[in-house]
Amino acid sequence: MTSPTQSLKPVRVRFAPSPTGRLHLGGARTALYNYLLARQTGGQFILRLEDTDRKRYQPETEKEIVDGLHWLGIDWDEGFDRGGPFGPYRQSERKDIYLEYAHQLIDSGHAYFCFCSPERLQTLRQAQLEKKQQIHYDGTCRDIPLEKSRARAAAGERHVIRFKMPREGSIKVKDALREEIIIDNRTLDDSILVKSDGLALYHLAVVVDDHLMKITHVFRGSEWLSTFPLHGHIYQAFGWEQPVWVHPSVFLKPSGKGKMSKRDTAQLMKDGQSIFITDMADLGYLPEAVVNWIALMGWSYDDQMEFFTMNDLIEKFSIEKLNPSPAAISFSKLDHFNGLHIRNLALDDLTKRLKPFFQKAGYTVDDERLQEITPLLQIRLKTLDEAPEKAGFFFKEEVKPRPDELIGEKMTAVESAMAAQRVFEVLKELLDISPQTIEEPLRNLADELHLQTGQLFGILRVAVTGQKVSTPLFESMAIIGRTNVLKRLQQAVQILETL
RNA sequence: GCCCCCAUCGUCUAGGGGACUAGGACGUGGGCCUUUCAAGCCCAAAACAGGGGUUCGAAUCCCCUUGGGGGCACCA
Repeated sequence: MTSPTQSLKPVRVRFAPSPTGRLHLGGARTALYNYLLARQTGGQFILRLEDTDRKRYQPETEKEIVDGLHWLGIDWDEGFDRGGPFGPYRQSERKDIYLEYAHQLIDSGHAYFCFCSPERLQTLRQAQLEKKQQIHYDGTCRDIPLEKSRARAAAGERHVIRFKMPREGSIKVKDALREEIIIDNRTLDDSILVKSDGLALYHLAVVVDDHLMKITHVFRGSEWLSTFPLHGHIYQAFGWEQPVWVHPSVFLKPSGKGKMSKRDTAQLMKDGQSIFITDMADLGYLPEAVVNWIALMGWSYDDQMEFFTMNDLIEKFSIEKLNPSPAAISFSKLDHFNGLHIRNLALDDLTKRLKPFFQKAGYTVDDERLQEITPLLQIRLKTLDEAPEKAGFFFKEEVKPRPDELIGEKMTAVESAMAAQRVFEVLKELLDISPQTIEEPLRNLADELHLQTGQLFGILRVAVTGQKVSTPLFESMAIIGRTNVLKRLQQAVQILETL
């Protein structure tokens, strides 16, 4: 048996997206893992907005994040949209807090004012690149006496605040999924902590916020692994205790070659897929399936169980079973999970979720009829949006079968017309059309006509549903109703006779 | 170029020295069931990247190579 997470003490975790792009699979998974751990341990889940980059800020993505998470079934206890005891939860509103801590770092000799211009830095980088050196700040302002630099800053000289990275030694950081990472300090840079606009950069903001908000576990993508040692240094400089760090690996594109680029994403959407959470509903995916799917990309329970509801996940999730290697996205697996969860839905629930798809396809939906159709559809759907093409004929006044499809297997048009006519006569005698009442007479008819059941039922299927592939024939006929079935049969005979 | 991470079937993974002729799932092929399509059930093909160690014994531990991924901004 796999035991649930080690720390059964209530955790405080956060999902901290930046409002610069849409909520995608990777972000959703990070949010999910946070949420699962919080709910499992009875802790708190916080939604914080990392919006310190005012240039790339896209206001509309804030709503997308909230909507996407809600759609997945994830909720939170404190957040930028609802406040809480550790607010504000929007980093752009915490400017002064970061500044205060940045100055604390300057006072303790762990940071310094830097007056170098972006242009000079750019030139420097270029030169280092050409000489194939490490790209680092050259330390020009590092040793300006503090009184002097403080005076310059106070006088209004444009400046940033940099971390004063030790020039020797090394640092050890520990991620829950990996071995200890030991980094030589010389490979680390004097990173900027506060920009010249006075707003903190991620590195400072994240450390200060996580500490102030009493975060116990930090889940973030593995793209943060390279700046992880810097964060370790900042914690050390403050003398703060570090949270448990968890860096799940990035998602790779379906081919497994690199992570999704803008171009890949656009291509995917042309192919009717998406990595964006708020697109998934329209594509006919169930939030339950998406959750199940992303949970299993980088995490597993044991060597058998793969079907998980949110409650299952809350109960069984554990950090120890997280896998550090990158995973390629597989949409065929998503389809599979979606089918599984569709079949797991109660009928009236599925009916409710199906309705908008029929409406979007232009059908006027009769609720009662839809309720009858749902059971026939349930085992046949991979995605909800397939429903109209599979069962739209139920809502049509008339169907338009293709003449060539109306002809039975290995039969002529004349033979088919005759067979259809005979079916019509048989059914006309029946007052009630239900699977129980029509199956036997029709099988007998097939015998009498020396036809395979498949031949006869094939003609009938196309005549009645207008398509070669459909929901089960007898059940479908019962739903369509006697009058309409007879009418469509007559139409089929007419079509066949003109051939 | 420099730094870091990772490495089991095509894909997601189980595995943490002997229970491995390496298990499951998706996908693929075949079969059963069958009024079509599904669903369900059964079967099959399919992997420990390579090379060195350590050990009585290595998919599991160590090293190297290779491959893949991430990062090197007054972005996050």
